[in-house]
Amino acid sequence: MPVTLADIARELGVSKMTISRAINNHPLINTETRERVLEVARRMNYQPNQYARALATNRSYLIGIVVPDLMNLYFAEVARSIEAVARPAGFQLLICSTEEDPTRELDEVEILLQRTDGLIISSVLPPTETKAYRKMIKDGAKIVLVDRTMKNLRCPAVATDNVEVGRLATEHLISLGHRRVGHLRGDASSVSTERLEGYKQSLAKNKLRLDGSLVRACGLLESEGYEAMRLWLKEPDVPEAIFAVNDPTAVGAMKAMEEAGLRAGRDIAIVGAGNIHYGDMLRVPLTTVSWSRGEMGQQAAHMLIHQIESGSPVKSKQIILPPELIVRSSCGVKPTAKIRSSVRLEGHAMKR
Amino acid sequence: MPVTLADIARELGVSKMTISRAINNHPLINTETRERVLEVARRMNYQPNQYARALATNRSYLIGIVVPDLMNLYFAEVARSIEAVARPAGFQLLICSTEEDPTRELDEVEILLQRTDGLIISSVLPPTETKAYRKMIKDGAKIVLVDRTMKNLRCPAVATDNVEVGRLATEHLISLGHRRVGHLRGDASSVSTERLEGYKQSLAKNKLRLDGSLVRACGLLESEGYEAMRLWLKEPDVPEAIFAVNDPTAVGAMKAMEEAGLRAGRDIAIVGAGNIHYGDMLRVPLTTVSWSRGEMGQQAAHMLIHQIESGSPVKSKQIILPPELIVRSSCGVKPTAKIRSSVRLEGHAMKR
DNA sequence: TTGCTGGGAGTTACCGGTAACAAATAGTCT
DNA sequence: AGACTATTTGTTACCGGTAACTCCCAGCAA
Repeated sequence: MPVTLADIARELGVSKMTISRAINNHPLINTETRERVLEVARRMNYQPNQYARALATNRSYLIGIVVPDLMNLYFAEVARSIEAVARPAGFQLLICSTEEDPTRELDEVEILLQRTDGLIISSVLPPTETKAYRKMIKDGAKIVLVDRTMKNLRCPAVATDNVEVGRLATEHLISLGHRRVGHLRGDASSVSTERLEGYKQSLAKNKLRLDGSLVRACGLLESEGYEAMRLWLKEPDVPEAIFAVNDPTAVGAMKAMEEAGLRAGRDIAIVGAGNIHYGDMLRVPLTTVSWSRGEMGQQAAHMLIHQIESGSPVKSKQIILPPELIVRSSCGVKPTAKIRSSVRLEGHAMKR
Repeated sequence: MPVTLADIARELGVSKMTISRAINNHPLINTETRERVLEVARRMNYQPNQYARALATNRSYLIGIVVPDLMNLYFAEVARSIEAVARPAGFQLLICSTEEDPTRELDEVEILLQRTDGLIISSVLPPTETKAYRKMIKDGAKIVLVDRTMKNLRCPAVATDNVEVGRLATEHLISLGHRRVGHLRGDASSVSTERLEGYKQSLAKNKLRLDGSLVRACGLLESEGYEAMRLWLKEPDVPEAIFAVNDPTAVGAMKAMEEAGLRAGRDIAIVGAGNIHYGDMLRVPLTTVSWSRGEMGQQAAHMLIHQIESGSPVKSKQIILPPELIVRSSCGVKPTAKIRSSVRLEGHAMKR
């Protein structure tokens, strides 16, 4: 039914190859012939068959994106910035959400590798589980990790310094005078692990004892932060300040607080990470640690496209974006707090 | 490099066809042979080449999704619910964001049709611009419209009753005693047009004059709502209540109000539409009109998949989801307000 | 024994492009 | 004129699957 190269060739009385050359702007073709072909192609509304092209060239011009959660605006923003780079380069995006499920991630990746030129993955695997990816990369898979990286995996990656994220958040809470600083520590992913590490470092540096009861595991989803906090609030000795592993869990935790009649920033200080959109518009504007999601997506896209276009140089460049603290009011900031260099004060925190 | 059917065939000393049959669970194959083939395939880590399969069968098991804005959680939720249906059915998602740009939409759709089995589109075209889609559908394209439909286009669709959305929002504001009820009316899309119609109907029904200065056009993005409101606030005679065409613009407008030292729900009442995630966690919880995004995505996915699997029955079924008002506090609701049937009271609006 | 039946495997052609090489044509050089 | 070159077009084979058809052979009835 659809028009093929052969149809146009017949119409013009030339060979398929001539048409193919014209369509692809091949240098070895008469300019005049090309014009004529393109004219007819347009008239017949020719659309190249992407399957056939991909089969012949082994290039699909598709980039696969694997994110943990589409409903997390953080990843929506990363995806959008990838698209901003990929589109002009002629690539389209195949997006998958793993819902923070490692098994699902591996399944999806396996399938996506078959139909894309390369993948940008924000992995939810534990950072030590590199076996599967190691094998894929050895077999020629083009992969770039974003946001969540894996130690010991020779693979290009863009992320932030998550230990520093943990330190910035925790030290800010400590600097505000809190002594019982707790942590909603997420899961076993690299991100969670590193932020936890930063949290520990800060406690140590300030001679605060790391009390097991101060740390609670939860997932990385808002609902999980909510649930963890809801349970925590039923116990005695809830910490006076909390560093939540990311913004969605922080939001969830704040919801739980509200339901318990508590107010973030007044009764319990809380700091998130990721600087999601809407964070500054929340009931209690969320103090958070931020780095550029746009930069993240763009860099990842550039690295992947470069890798695709240039064969496979396997330069495993790792880009680390610097995090900065954004002080709003969920941390209950006092105007007298000492503000360090990587801190930005915003909106409501200014009120005195 | 990757393993092909031929490789396995050679290994086993049989023909490609036998392998193909085994892989696809073809009925005309000896069960024992199949076992043997599958065993070897697994051992060799065979992954079928999707391009080749798609070329031969003209089926890609890809569904294209075209949404106006990935950063709008509304669409993220629709996309997620589409995925929830499509995945188990063996389909993957190719997602495109048009950034509310009609030209871009047509470009993308053209390309996506070439590499997918069907499209789910939330169109940003003016509702009368049906020519392009009409042609594609005639040529066999399988398309389902979601959220934003087009009049006079024989095509399955899922949407809400947007005239009713406009009425619910506007009448609520009127019922609260406001007389100068304004409208941020979005763009020329079907959604905006119909909500505007609902707004007009409500004014008429309540014997209120439709004053041109009460209606302001803006896009559908948060940034555009912000900008429109910012300018509006510089003029005299800003309305005392505003129905914003959707939640993002309402949020943008609230930002502009805050910057001007005004507070939504106290100085200016505002109602949005769409019930985005976070709407209830905002500084001023957003009163909005809601319908099920999950239902929307699921129904659309079902209709498209049915259409794909069954050839093309072209039943242009249109599903309309009922909207309901969700009262929070951005409308400045007074506890005495009469509440009608399709209204839900939430959280802060309950305080008295 | 012959002929028929049907399950199971093989053959061939094709899906719609592209790479690599061959061929034709025109123009140039000696 | 003959050989050579450059430019443009055509031929052939192949990418990795699948549909449709053919073929083979065991089992069984006549």
